[in-house]
Amino acid sequence: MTLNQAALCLEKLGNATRLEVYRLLVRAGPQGLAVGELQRHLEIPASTLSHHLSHLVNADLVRQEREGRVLRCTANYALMEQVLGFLTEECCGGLAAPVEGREAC
Amino acid sequence: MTLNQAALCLEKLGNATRLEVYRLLVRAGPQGLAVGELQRHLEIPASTLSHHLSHLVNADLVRQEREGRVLRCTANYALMEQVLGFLTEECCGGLAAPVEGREAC
DNA sequence: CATTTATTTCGATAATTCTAGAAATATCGT
DNA sequence: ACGATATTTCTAGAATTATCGAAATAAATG
Repeated sequence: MTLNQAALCLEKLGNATRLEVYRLLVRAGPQGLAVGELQRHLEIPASTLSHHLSHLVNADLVRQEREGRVLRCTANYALMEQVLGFLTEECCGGLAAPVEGREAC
Repeated sequence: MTLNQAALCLEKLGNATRLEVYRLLVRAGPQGLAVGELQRHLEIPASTLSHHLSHLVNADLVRQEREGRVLRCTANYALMEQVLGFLTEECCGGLAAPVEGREAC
């Protein structure tokens, strides 16, 4: 995971609506939620939701699979873990040798 | 840490320049770096850097302290930890009871 | 095949963000 | 006070993003 890849994911998650979408999907577990179910939770127009979803799907934070008329969305935990790993390393272990005087966190 | 607070931090970190700034500050440890040192590392105009720094300071991800002519910037690890905590909880333990069938991560 | 349901694409507008030069401000040393 | 250094503020243009209604597409069902 490069800095630019991490920044991309953070940018996508750095919007309250999209973070809420992502959270709903994580909470829904591996079966995820249909777009329409997301819409009912969020109460935003379908086109707006679709726009935000396309961002998340584009960044691969969310996966979509069609099941007949509904599109099932699931959170890509693995990518989130990579992002968390990047941030944690940058915050705690990103250097070959620890910086003098820096606290662990 | 609310969803909106987390989204704000993620939004600020979701820009390659700002994430790079933050990383440099983390790597620099508790003594941080002066704005000018950051500028030399990044090779961007001072006004652009100042603009990005103001975002980070506003979100409290970075703290600044004047030392004579130089402004020393330090990363606010504690806030980052809160953000990481929010994301981890949303991803792993955000529910009172675990979702049936969801893998831990 | 027409209808209904689910979702996206299009198009337009409003709002925000990014970038950077120029000018202003702050601090220090002389 | 003056000159040098460090940094911000102002300003403006370009680019990107957000929002949402309307129309289009896809799939199921009568």
